Amino acid sequence: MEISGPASTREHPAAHVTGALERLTRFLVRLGPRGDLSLTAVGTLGTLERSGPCRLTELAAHEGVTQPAMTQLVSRLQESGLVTRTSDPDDKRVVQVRITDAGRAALAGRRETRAAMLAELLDQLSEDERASLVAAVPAIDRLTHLAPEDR
Amino acid sequence: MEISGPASTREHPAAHVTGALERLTRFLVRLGPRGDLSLTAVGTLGTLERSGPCRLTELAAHEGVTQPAMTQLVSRLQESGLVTRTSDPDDKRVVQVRITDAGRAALAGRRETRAAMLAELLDQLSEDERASLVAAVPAIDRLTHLAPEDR
DNA sequence: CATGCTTATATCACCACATTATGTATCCGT
DNA sequence: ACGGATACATAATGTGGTGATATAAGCATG
Repeated sequence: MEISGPASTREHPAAHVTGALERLTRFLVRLGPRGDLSLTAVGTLGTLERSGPCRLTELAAHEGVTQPAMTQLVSRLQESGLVTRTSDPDDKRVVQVRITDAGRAALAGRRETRAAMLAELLDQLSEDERASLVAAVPAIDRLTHLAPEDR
Repeated sequence: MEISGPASTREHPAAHVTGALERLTRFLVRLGPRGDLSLTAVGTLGTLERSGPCRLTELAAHEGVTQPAMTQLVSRLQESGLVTRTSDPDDKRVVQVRITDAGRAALAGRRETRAAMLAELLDQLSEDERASLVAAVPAIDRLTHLAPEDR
């Protein structure tokens, strides 16, 4: 039994963490206000808010869905008034998608709702447990920014 | 500004943790082997493995989906040979759903796959980051077992 | 012990969101 | 100016969800 493989440092943690993250995922997905925006919609709006207007194809790649899926999503978001489609004057093929004030508001509202729900749950944890979650946030952020193109 | 409300201890952590968990959720959902079992299917199989045979309605409530959705899911799982439907002799209305060996195997296989994928990503983190995730596992487990009936 | 409410599941019609394959318009290099 | 590449839209399809409603079994009661 080797002390440390070149890549996988002891597999116990991975299995352990994986199980927890699986359960967490299902838990968080089910937590949401049911009739609301899809996960991809939230991600897309977030990207638009963070990085400004963006072409449709870039958005699709960034959110990890196909271009047609993004076309449909943007259409729905546009109908709901959360984004606008404006065609680029320089290249009339491209569509610039831009978040609207209503979109920002929807995003903020959702965040507030979810934060409130989570806060309520976090309150039921011990001080130590909360602290351990807060301490894990940087690692979680690193994790979510890893491997953006290996898929 | 009160030092501690009766319920919500400082809201900074909640907002902070919420954002991270939102991103994590999208990340993990998109990580999965695409053509595989749905999130609800995995949850259901997991519940059956953990708690033994269960009525359909209980399963639906436990997984947070409607009864028709669970009826459909169980039908699909049954067709795939991952569960069995047996009608309760005491109350002929109820259906007992039971996981099969194939179901357990599917679950184990999936876990292995995901653990491997995650292990690969965890390897890209620093030792400290990994440690912080491992340390957060108990809190995550507590969290996911909270509020099972408040919805 | 028949009538009627409740409970457990199934079925139906529909919708949201994704995929692949393909169409259409625009740009660009030779 | 033509031909291929690029950006987006459209079409056909699949999966997994919802609410409304049907069916059938249990249960309570007059």
